[in-house]
Amino acid sequence: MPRSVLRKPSFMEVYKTLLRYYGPTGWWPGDTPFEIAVGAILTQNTAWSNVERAIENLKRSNILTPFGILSCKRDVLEEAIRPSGYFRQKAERLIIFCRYLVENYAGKIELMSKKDTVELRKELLSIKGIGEETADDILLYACGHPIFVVDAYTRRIFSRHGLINGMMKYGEIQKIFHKNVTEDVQVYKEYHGLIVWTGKQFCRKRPKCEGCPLDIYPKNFQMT
DNA sequence: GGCCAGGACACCA
DNA sequence: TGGTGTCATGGC
Repeated sequence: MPRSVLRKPSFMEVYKTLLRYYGPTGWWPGDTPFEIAVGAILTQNTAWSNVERAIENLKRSNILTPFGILSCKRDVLEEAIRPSGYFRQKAERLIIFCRYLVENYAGKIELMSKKDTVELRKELLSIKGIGEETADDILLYACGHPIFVVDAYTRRIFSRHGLINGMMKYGEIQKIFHKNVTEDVQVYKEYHGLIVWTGKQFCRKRPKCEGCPLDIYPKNFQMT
């Protein structure tokens, strides 16, 4: 473990420190781009462990495809995703997303991915139930577009170290990352994965930061 | 038994 | 434009 430094680190230094500590996370898990998109919707305000159960249920019921979700009965879908919480809302959101995918891209995320990044993001945000974070999860991890995902952990971790203001809007924070992190899909994926792992381990709402690999950097306690 | 988790949206001032 | 209530399950 390197000795602590007294100045603020750069965004790439933080990335390298986390990568050294955890190694590659390989985030986001999923056998197909569609599974990743479904996970992005199901994980809204929900622990990933609960999402895993829901995805397993969808696989077991053989409905983890756009057509599977659209053709199964509503209560079958709701029952399958129940473990991920907000199951009525999320069933609705999955159906709306699948309908969009089928009507516009023959149910193929690969076709959707070909669209221009800015255009596609605007399109995703127009879908009910898909906000900025979910849209960016889909863009980066399912479609392979260079978009940095900002989540609650990103706010907590980077405001704690004074690199951003936690009160900033989503787009403002994202712009800072785009300006300061190498524009590379693999780097964006890995960086966000590392943030999630750090957040889960050290940065819950009641922070137990002891042992966090970022402890070597100064903290802005007012922002935590 | 209470708190919290990788959000998004409707409604209101 | 910003603040607040709502949606729900599972782990600790």
